[in-house]
Amino acid sequence: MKDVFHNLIGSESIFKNREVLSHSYIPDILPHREKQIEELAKILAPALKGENPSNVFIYGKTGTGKTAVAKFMGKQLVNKGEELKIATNFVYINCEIVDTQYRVLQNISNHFIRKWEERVPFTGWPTDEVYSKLVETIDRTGGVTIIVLDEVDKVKDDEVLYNLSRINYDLKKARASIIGISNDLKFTEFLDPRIKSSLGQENVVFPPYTADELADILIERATIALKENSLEENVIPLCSALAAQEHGDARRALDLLRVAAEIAEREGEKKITERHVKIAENKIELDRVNEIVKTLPVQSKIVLMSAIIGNESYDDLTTGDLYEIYKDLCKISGISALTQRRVADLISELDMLGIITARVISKGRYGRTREIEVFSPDKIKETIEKSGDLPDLKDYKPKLQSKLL
DNA sequence: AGTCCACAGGAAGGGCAGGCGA
DNA sequence: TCGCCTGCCCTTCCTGTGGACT
Repeated sequence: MKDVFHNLIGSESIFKNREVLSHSYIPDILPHREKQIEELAKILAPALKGENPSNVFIYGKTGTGKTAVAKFMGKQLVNKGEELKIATNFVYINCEIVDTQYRVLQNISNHFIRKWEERVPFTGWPTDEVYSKLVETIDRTGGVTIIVLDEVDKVKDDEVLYNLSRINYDLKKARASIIGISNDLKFTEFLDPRIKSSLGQENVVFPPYTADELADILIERATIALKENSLEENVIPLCSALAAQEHGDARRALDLLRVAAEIAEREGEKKITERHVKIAENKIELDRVNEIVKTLPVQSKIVLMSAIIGNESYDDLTTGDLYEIYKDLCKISGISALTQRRVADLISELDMLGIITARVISKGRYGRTREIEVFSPDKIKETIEKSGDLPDLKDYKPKLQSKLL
């Protein structure tokens, strides 16, 4: 039998250390975040002297280095603690995954619980008991504890933020500081004023990176991640320019470089070129869209399919036209149709996800509506068809409704 | 200037599922 | 196990709206 892996393992890799370009990697140097690191250090330093540290609220858009800096600070603090022989702990919770009061408290508690002790179960304890256990374990550990709540706006119950932000009042010996991270700049506006004042004692803002700053970050990482001479001159400027267009998103810049490198490697080339970056850009966008489409509920898939079919049949697809097609598709699929009001909302949701554009336009006498257009319809169609949620629609042709046709 | 279209989109409330405490 | 609460999805009803047409 043919050795199918031969070519893939045999070819020389472009990577020295692939991990360095992944999201989870925390580098030793964080370029262009010196100011934020210094600010955070000033805020957290009192903890090492046995004083109550302030709670901090960090905000900035995705890929501005918030999480990386927070984790970096944790690492630094633990090192410093060891040096000064002060117990220091760092707990990181991603509130997108751990999003209820109980689970947040449970996760932090279990971080401190000793091997032979009973862990706080997934469910079953009264919430206040979990909180008491948490206070007890932090106090027993002593020293300084930094609790990072990443994506803190995803927490379903504000009460946990209130409790945690005031935990120093309940601690007898130990000290704790809460770092809340959010990319929703308006998050604090809607917070209970009690939480706002205790959680946001200090605010640190992470501005988006500029293209030049992104280039520095990429150079830093590429030096560790990739072999020498594996980059064509224009690759890093292109990656950083594309990511800067987005909103200075370092994560996107790293993704572009990583995927471009993977493509180049698969093609058996020794150098990453601009062409690889362009392919990477398309691939990332398509993967994102496919991922979203796959996880859409059936009704949204039918709406999306209606939009695609509508785009093929109408020059300017309006909400009304789409709804007619949608009703047909529901009938064919044997699914009960939603009202036009609800479908209008589903259209808005798809618009917000960036899969379609729905622009409000006025056709004067012929009313006000939205003009709907689908991005990369062929690929989306393929994804929906593969999902098997809808029957075969090859023979379906919409009855054209629009008065303006 | 007024009319009128085809919706947009807000408000209110029903139905249902899941979580939670007793 | 039961009742209550909450959040989500959805419907119904409604008012508002931009601009072509009269």
